[in-house]
Amino acid sequence: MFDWGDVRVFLAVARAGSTLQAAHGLGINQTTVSRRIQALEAALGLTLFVRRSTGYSLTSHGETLFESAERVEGSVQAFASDADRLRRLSGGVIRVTAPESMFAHLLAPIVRAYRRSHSEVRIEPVSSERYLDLERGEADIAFRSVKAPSEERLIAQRLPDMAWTLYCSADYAAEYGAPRDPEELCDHAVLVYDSALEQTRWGRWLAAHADPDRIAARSNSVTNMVGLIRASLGVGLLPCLEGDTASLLRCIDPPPPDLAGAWWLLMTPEVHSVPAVRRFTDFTVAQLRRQRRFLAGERCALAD
Amino acid sequence: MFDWGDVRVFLAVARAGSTLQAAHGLGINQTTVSRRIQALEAALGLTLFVRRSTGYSLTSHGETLFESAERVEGSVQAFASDADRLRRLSGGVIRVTAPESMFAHLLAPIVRAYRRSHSEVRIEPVSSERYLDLERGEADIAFRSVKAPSEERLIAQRLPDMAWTLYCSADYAAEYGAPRDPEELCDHAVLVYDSALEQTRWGRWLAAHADPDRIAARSNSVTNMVGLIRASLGVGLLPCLEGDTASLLRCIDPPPPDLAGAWWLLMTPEVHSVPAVRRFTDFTVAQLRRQRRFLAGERCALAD
DNA sequence: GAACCGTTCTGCATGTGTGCAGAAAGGCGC
DNA sequence: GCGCCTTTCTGCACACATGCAGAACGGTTC
Repeated sequence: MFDWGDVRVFLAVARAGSTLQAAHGLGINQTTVSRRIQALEAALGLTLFVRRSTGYSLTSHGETLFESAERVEGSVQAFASDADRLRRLSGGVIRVTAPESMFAHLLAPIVRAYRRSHSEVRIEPVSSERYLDLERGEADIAFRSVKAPSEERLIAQRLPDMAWTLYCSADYAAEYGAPRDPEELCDHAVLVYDSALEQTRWGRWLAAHADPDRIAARSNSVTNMVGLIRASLGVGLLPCLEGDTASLLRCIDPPPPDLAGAWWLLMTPEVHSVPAVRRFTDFTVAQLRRQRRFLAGERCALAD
Repeated sequence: MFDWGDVRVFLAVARAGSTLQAAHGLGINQTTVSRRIQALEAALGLTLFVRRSTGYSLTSHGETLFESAERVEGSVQAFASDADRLRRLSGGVIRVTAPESMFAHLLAPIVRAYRRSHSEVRIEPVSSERYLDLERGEADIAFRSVKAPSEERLIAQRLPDMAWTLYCSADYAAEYGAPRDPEELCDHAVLVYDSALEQTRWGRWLAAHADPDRIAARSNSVTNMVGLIRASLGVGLLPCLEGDTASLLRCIDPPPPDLAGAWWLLMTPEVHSVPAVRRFTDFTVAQLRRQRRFLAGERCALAD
């Protein structure tokens, strides 16, 4: 069997076009590069490069093997990045990604509480608009309202459901009153979700209860919906986490159980197996269950 | 960056359970194994094994990295097997897979003719009931009647369509006569395909022309169909390649154009780029076009 | 408890792989 | 044509990784 490290040298030479440049890139001597290519060719029984005094260029055989070699490189890089993450995690640094507001209002206090008893860990929120790739190590654990379809290898732990209910602004309530149960909704200007959110249970709930002629505006995100409601354009559905912290008025309280929104704690099996991570997530999940105000269930009501 | 070859040592120790056994397996010294594990651990900043005087066993970190390491190994093996195939192909050995009868009656004469002018190449038929995996190098080029759905990376070259027509045995024709055009089929005992073949154009053609009450038997393969027809159970559809070489009677001749069956020559891009392979396939395709007797088209008829 | 087996670790000699310096060759611009 | 640059290749010295032999340790068996 050839030396696996020679694949790295092969790629460096193929990319640089000369053993000298490749040697610079690899931080080793040109002679060594030349000899390791020689060794690889001998081991494979193939000529990979044509040697000119202007540099090395791939033969058709080398060309053909280049892609395979890149796949080797990719798997090695994945191995290295797994190791990096492992070292970081066991050093107590956990990178968490979650929707902005969820982190600000729900997770931040829990993280603070956790650090009081576990000063050795450091939780790093990595917020990003797009979904970070847990497999690629862009974050370690993720709080999300969907189990990402393609990332089936992830371990998903279901969290207590989020409560959703109808909200309006104080101004709107003063002028038109607030709908106090779903049947009254058809007498109000209603704000609905479009695109992907339209297909969810909240979209269907609105379709069932609202008057289609009284749709005042459409939103493609929860954040936008907060803005629309605050602008008194009508009543709309929000997670209580969003509505309450935005100082909006709960119209229907306690929130209807059939509007409860599931969400998950996601991580790769590798991360799941790290004790420090498990301790943090166990603590977090336990604390989350106590956040009655934002979570679906009988004790969710503001009056409580 | 750590030495890529150390991943191999890591796997060997993890599997063997001791540096000594791993060293035996790798054909190197135990001391070397021990020191390379040391070096890998130092480079990664992680402890991968717990050392006992009874052997090495994986730590949880080592356990976690094991799968990543196996992926590295897999990609290296793929690289090595690509190289092996390349060496073999450029040495003039091409492994061909095709349905048994197609090889025997159609390809074998072409291969013989090719070898007369190219004695340096050796064509090895690898016949197997199951579809060989071209990606994994089980064969180099494949003649198939389907473009395998999952193997989208393969290069597919469409070959001249195979002619299909209705066949019966001589005995059957003597007793009941042979249907001479599709409309007469409903007066005959008919043999049909089931399972996957039922959904093809041949299944639909039979459904359109045959009397469902006169189905004498069902076959799940072309080979079985030959047997049923030879046993005089009725008339059935076959590729002319099969029917003619089995000495059965073409009922409808020339074969109906709408029954023409497509098939393909498949190979990976890597194999496609090897000149020796290209020369062989170019020759083969050119020769195939001259096999009018078995191929769809105006000059297919036996009378020709 | 003694002998045995398999294991890891240490110290030392060696040999292979590495780096350095210099020669040779080809391309490019003046 | 000349000089300059970049490249590869060769010869040599050295160092580091490898292999060997032996000590130490723990578990198993009789």
